[in-house]
Amino acid sequence: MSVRKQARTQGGRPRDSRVDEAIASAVRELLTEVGYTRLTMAEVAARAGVGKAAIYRRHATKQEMIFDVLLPDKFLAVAPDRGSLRADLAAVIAEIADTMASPPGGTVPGLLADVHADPALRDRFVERYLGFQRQTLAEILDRATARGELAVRPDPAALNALLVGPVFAWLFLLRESPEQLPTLTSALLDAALALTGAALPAPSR
Amino acid sequence: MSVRKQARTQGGRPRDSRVDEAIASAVRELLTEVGYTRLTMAEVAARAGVGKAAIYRRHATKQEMIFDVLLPDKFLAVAPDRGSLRADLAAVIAEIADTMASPPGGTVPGLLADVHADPALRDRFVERYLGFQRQTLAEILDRATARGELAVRPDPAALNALLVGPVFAWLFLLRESPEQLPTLTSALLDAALALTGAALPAPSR
Amino acid sequence: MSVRKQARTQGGRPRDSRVDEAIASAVRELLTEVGYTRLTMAEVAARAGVGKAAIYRRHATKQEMIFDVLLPDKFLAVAPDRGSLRADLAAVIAEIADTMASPPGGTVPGLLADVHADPALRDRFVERYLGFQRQTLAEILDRATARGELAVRPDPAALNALLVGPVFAWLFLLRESPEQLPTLTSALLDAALALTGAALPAPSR
Amino acid sequence: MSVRKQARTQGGRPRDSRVDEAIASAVRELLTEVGYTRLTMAEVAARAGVGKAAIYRRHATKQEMIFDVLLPDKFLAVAPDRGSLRADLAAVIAEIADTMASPPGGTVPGLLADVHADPALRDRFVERYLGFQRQTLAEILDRATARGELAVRPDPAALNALLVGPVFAWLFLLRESPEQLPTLTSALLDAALALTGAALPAPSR
DNA sequence: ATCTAAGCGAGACGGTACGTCTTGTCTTAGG
DNA sequence: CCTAAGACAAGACGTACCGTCTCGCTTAGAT
Repeated sequence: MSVRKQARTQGGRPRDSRVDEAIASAVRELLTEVGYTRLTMAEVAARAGVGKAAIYRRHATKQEMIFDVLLPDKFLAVAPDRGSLRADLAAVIAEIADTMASPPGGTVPGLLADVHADPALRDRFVERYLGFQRQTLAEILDRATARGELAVRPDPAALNALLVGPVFAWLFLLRESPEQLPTLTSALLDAALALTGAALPAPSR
Repeated sequence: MSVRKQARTQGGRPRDSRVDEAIASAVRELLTEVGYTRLTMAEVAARAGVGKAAIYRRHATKQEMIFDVLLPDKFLAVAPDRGSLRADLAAVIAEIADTMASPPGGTVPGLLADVHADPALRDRFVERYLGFQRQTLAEILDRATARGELAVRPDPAALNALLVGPVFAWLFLLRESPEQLPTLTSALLDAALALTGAALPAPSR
Repeated sequence: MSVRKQARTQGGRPRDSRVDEAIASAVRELLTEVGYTRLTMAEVAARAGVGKAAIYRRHATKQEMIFDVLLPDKFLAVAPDRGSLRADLAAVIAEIADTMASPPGGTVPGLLADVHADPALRDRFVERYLGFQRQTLAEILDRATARGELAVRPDPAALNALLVGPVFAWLFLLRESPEQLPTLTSALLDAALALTGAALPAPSR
Repeated sequence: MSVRKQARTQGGRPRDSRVDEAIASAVRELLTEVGYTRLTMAEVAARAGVGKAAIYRRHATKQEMIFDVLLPDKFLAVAPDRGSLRADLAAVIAEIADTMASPPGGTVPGLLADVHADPALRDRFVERYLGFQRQTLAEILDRATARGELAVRPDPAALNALLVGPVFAWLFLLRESPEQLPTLTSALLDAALALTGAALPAPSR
């Protein structure tokens, strides 16, 4: 998935998948050790035991390299029916929170800044991250509608912002502890459900 | 506020305030024209008709310069009582949204990334942005408590994340239009109030 | 002659002589088109419709490849007795001049620089160029001695330098026109004969 | 003389001449230690204790840098009358021989190859080396004519080639010892004078 | 009316990363 | 074992930018 220029059909020596892995490992190590800004291509190459050309054959720029390495290929690819809108949304929030909290240090903010600076990276981001997220939320809303759980169908983008935004803010604006994310996401879930006009968990109060 | 190193006592030629203005204007122009990443100090100096030394006499780094230029000194400094929790929160959300939507292009994400990379900038950010925000929210919650509007007093950090996060996500993650922010913030207000356990405008109760 | 590593005995597919020709042609074309320095192995391979391995199977380095392609195998190999010292020397000068003037552009200076940088190429150069030249000159001097044409037997190396040097200088230091080489070589012949103490065609004696 | 882009008129920090010297020294050291081909800009900068930008501010390319450092500014600039054609030519040959024999290793061949590859360098070479040489020879021939030493006025270019060529060939084609250059140049002088149709040193024979 | 300390524009400085390029070797699949 | 295609490790190149420093000059307030 992270291949930039696929070999036409055949011919020539094939890409060595161990190189891909070595690059990915080196990137992850260096992000942890020195952070997003101080990571250099020369050091990635040296750490991976690989030439710089091998990296640039796979990734057009340093930013795309980090993006490709960090974004899991299967991000939100499946959204199995968990039986209720609340359970479906809880699963989505959990995966979003996990994806954001996992990368080391200032990686996510750094990447986001680069997404805004580089149109190519933006396209990649829309295609591989936003698209899946949007699609998954749409499916969940469809299912909730079918179940009759929704009084009103909320704007998907607003729901998306409501779910993903507070998690991002908690981690990267307020710099609060990731350990307490579950507390946040639980409150978040209540707020989101309130928005849907769905039955509030009033009985429990 | 943006002065880095104040003249000890006196003596010597005083700072020329037209230089400050020229720098600020040049920064704003260049952020609009080329974006956060491609803005260079040499170009700021040239555009402002100023030497680089004059810039560094005022701002320690490029990041602090942009931060100083963009962040209004009076951000959230006052939070007058608007009579109800809803009105108070609405005012806060509006100011947050305005602060985020105003700077050109990818400035906010770029700045956020640098805040995560540079401890000095982080301190500045906490002191000049987060602190005011936190304090304002605390005041608002105090007033609401005094008014008896709060069934439960929510965690201030969680409330903060809930308010600021979706706005950030709307603008910088989903890259949705700033024109439709009011729609988002209105829904956001409902969600936040739901969290406070305040009376919802829901007919279902 | 240009084969680097001869197939041990036999077995396997034999070398394809059309590959040799294609490489030689591509090298000559590219030397003309882009010059010695900008000629790359990848481009030679592409132009020849050949893999890089096929080139390296025949020539150890880029420099040896060019050397092998350009230096005629039979350079100065024969020096038939032309009847007089003057005629013999004239023939040698002519061949030297031809060898130097034929290759395109800056090939000869480029090759000379590499001869000084690479010991292996230097050996090749001594063996295939200098040696033949030295040996030929020695034969010519022997014959002239036998004919009684020499008042003094000049140092072979000095004579060599006197013959080859001005031609090289004319072409590659002064960058004068190759068309006027005959004028130079004719004067050169007189100067060389003067050195040998042979009878000058001077009416002044 | 080696300045690439002269400061317009005034303003700004002036070039530091110690940087020029440090670069020149580093280049000379490295040419001796590792040779023309293996000299790298990064190592020159490191050795000189200088940033790469400081080098490129003065010299457009690596080749120009070496050329600028090695070619003495005053090369053949003066050709004082030494009383006779023979003495004048002897002085010229000596200076040419010295200029060629001084630089380390394969520097001269390397530089010559680059002169043929790079038009900008070629112009520099013509202007700063060939031009002076040509002009000096013309002056010497003028003086000899005035003295009545010349039976025929030889082609300046041919004379130039005859003088400089054998020295070059001795050193860089035949790779003979520089110690024995005086023997060569003495014979060369005789040959050159023979060419001029001047009175040969016949009396001494 | 000087003196003096600091500001000013301009631009050179050391350092460092980027992304490109080339060389000579190695690895496929196929003849 | 040869072939074409092309990936591989290594490392130099020239560019760009940052934040500091140096030049000659200007501008005030203190003497």
